[in-house]
Amino acid sequence: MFEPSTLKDIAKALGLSTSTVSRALRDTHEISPETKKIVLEYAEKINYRPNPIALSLKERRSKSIGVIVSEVANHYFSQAINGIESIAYSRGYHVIITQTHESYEREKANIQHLASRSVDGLLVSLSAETSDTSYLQSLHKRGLPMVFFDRVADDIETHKIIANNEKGAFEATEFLIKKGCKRIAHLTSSSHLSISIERLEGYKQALEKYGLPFKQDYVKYCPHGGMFYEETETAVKELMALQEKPDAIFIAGDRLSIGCLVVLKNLRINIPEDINVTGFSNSDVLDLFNPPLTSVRQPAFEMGQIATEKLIKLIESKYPVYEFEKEVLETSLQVRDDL
Amino acid sequence: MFEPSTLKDIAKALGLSTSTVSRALRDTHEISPETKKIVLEYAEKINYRPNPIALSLKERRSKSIGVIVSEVANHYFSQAINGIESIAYSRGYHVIITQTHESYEREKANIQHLASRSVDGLLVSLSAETSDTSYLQSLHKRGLPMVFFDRVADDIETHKIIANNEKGAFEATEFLIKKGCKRIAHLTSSSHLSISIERLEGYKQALEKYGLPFKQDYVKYCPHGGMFYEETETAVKELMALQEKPDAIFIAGDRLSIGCLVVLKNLRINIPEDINVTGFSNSDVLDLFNPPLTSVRQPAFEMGQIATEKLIKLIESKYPVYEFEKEVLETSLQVRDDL
DNA sequence: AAGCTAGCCGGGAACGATTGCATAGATTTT
DNA sequence: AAAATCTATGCAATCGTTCCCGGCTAGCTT
Repeated sequence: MFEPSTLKDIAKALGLSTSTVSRALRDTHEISPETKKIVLEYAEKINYRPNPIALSLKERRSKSIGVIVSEVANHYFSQAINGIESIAYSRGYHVIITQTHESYEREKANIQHLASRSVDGLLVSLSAETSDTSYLQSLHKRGLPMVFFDRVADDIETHKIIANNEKGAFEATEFLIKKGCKRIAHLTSSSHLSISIERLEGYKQALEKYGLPFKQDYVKYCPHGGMFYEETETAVKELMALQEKPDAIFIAGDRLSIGCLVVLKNLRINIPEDINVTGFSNSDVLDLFNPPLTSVRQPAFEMGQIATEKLIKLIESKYPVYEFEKEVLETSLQVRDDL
Repeated sequence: MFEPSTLKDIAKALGLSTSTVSRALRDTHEISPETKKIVLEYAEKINYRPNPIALSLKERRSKSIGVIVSEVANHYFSQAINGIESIAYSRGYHVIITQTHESYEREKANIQHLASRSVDGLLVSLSAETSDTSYLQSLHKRGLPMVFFDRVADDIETHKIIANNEKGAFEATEFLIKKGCKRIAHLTSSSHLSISIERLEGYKQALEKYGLPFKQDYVKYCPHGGMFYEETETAVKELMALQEKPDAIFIAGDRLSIGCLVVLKNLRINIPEDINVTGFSNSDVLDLFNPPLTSVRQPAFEMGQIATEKLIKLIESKYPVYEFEKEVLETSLQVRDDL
């Protein structure tokens, strides 16, 4: 079995002490140039690599950051992860990705596990089920650096990176209004998620600006963000069973948008004849869809990058940080309209 | 800062030695029931968790496995990852996911990093660029357990989990032939990948069975598996510029299939009027596509599960394993045909 | 009553690396 | 010439855990 070489091996082979070898490799001025040369050459020869586990134990840090998302199969998150990796790797950090599948239990288990595994910090996007963040609170209070992105916890004081959900939702709703829709429904994820609240607000503002009434009946929540087909189907069916059937749906959420299109197709509800649709999505194949989907796109890659930069800054800060920022990035409305 | 409790803390608080505490927690028979009870209760009270880093150092294992895929944004891989996680977590293993983005350099860097970080084993799907696997060879010889899935290295003796690529490719090609296509092109990933070779073989067999000639001109390789739009576009343009223009394309690869559809749309080549298409894909939204794509679907989730089970068996085996299996799972052809 | 065993527990080394302190010899300062 | 400084190296503690080894106290046997 696979026995990597250690400082001790080098020391024994060269007749030196481990401390001398360690210092020689770290290029301290205390070691004579000749000794350094001998050590470096031998280390090179046997391909010595310091044991990161021993280092973690000693230094109480692991040069790795944990990422918590609901699913990597979500376009928004996979793009954000690419952004996270691009920064992390350039700064010498490992990235450990975990998925919650929108479950509070899995989120908690994953995060506890990451924390005990001594990640140096956390990049968190909450699961749809999560409303109690007290376990995160306690980790945060104990000094574990964390940065939220996309789905943030309002009661935890740290950096937060989000998209301009209100404006994105406003534009998507406005688009439907300008197409002549009068009864616009809103299909969204679980009600306590920050993104749901903000997108609902944008939706309301658009209605108000154009003098359309807001109706609670038109807002349908999917507590698991469309993880289950039935959840989405039920919501759509309920909307379509209303007395005043909606003539449009604005959907908040990547998975939900795609899921809703599938449901509509299966229910043989045609777009745009029977209903109009816009939604949040970062899919890069929306152009292939029929019916087309006008979508709000978030700068996922950049959000991942910024979140990682801020997290690393927190981790490497010598003094505790008490000033936190909430960075808001602009979304873009991508109009797709078959004429 | 965040100081988790240790064995020493418990020992000091209870007036015992660390060894006694350690044994009490691990429920050794040497410790009296009363002492055990006291220790367990106190440990529970202060929420003691053994430090996994210290354990890793001592036990020379980390209870974590490394996964190497080209991209998590690929439907096949994200499903396989879900399968991997489902098994790994139930067996108490961590999963560390890394992406190669089809680059040999990134693959090598990631794997070296994982190995030095003491993952207990590796689940590998090679990048499109990789043809030299000697660095993997050497890790394997040094005893690092690894299992390949999907894109395997033929010259490394270990477990391999693949789909029946030949049969899948055969069926997809046969489907085109039965639709009446005579000049079927084949768009595939880089030529040295195992999946490319097998899918090409299935394609050839279908042609042969139905008495169609095989033409090298009809086979186009994308060395980066369609990572870059231009690569795919060039290949499609070359095919369409042939004197005997193909009347169908069979595409090997998830990303490539989607990419090719985008290219065809942009080039205003219509399906099925101008050309017919089938491809490998695990996307779950193909039903929303227009034009429709008849696709070969791989049992990605199961492949991930099986690979992980086999890897854990290798890791936990007390004796070196010399008998390796190649498990082949069946694909399914999902016909989508607008009449 | 002396010896034996079993039960229970503590001491200390080990895993691999870093680092403050000690030390020996060489060199410079006063 | 004695003292101070500097150079190059080694010793040992540390991080948190496990485990080998040995010690002590009962209780039991003969």
